Amino acid sequence: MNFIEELRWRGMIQDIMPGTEELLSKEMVSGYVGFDPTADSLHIGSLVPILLLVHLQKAGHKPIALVGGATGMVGDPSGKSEERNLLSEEILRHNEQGIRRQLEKFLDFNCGERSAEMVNNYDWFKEISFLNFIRDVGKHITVNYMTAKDSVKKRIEGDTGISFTEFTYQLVQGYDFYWLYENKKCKLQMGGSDQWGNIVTGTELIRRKAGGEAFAFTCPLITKSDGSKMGKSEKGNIWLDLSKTSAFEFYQFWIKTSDTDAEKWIRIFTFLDEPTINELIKEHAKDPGKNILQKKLAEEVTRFVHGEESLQEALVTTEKAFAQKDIPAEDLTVEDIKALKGVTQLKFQKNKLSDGIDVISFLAETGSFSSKGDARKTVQGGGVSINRKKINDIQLKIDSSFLLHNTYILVQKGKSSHFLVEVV
RNA sequence: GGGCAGAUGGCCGAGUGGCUAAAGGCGACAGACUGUAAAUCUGUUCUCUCACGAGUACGGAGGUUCGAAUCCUUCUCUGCCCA
Repeated sequence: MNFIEELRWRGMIQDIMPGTEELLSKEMVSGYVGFDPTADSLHIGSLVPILLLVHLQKAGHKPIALVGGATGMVGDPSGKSEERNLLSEEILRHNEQGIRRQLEKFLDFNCGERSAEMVNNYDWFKEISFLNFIRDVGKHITVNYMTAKDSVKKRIEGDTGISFTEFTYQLVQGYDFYWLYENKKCKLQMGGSDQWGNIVTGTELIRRKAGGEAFAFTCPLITKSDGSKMGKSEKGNIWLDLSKTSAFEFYQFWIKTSDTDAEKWIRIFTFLDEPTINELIKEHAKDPGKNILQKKLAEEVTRFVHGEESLQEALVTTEKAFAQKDIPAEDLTVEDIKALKGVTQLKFQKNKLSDGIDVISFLAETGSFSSKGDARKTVQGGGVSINRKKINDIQLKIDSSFLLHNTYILVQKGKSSHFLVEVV
């Protein structure tokens, strides 16, 4: 099965330029995806572009990861209703390093001519003068063409407007493609479907300026079936960096996937082949309560991103926190509690417990809740458990008798938000 | 430079002197039901307070008023039009 066919059955192709498939079957192709350096770690949202590159490399082509240092300074108007904040060069460089480290885990940067490569468009843009840019690049694209783009049109018609800076964005990104075409023989760009407009500007530029032919395809933006944005948990973004999102939390994110999403996502986010996935879907349908799909999905993605060891750790924690949730907290061994790696760990001062402290203050001061009011309301609503017992008395005093093994107190907010408070 | 419109809670958006901690929606959190889903229903969603209540808060700063998100002055920012 070729690269495009592979992605097609996985549901990862939205738009594709005619001729792309022929090109890929004819020769080894360098293809690139852009990453936004807005943070020093990638998050789940970047997983799809990463996977595109991985699939590309697997299919015998050469993946190029472009970090948008320059474009990050400009800001992409696509999908944004407002002007973005600009990032400083220092921050961009720092973020680039973080992203590079992560990509190295997924792509092979040392396998001969197919080696993955990473570039930062800041490196070529910093050399270009404004005058040269508008003369050599701007001349080839009409404003009419640029304003016809949906992302631009929306902003022009909207009531926040669009700055010249962001308006220029598609030219800047388009030039990336042109630069890679000229310097790296890159003939393919991939990206999310929101990038289609920017990508096409690139192929257009290559055609007009270099007389060359370049290709592209986009993958659908991943959304949840309820229409909400994907990749957020109650704690915010799900990052690919273990210090930002533990393996346990990462695993939990995938476990909580709904059935409809799971069927789509297991195709996109895992490398399992079609028969295996169809089999899993069939299995799952027999007894959805077993969450076969979600478990497999979570397992595969966690292993891919964080490795076998972290996966096992996440599985153990999950086991302790969920599968054994009926075991009274008092019966948990120290090992059991220590195995709760990855749940949010909090500290609390022991001397505050000597006279007892009311639950509300306790919850707020440990940091499990953002404010006392928040804690109180959740307790009143029946949403808090301490040591696996639901509490409904907001007057309750927490004292040393709550300590498990003289050190720990388990706090649960809702069903799946666990905190381990270490009292020292 | 001139004219006009606008700036409200995480977001969208109503509100044009007291009944406004501010409608409604989205998002988020919790509960019920379940499968650590989805859908649905319910509650919560500025801070402090068990509560009564208090304190902050409608772009910034002043002012008018017993009382201001609402009126005035001024500044900042945004959009539209003219130059």
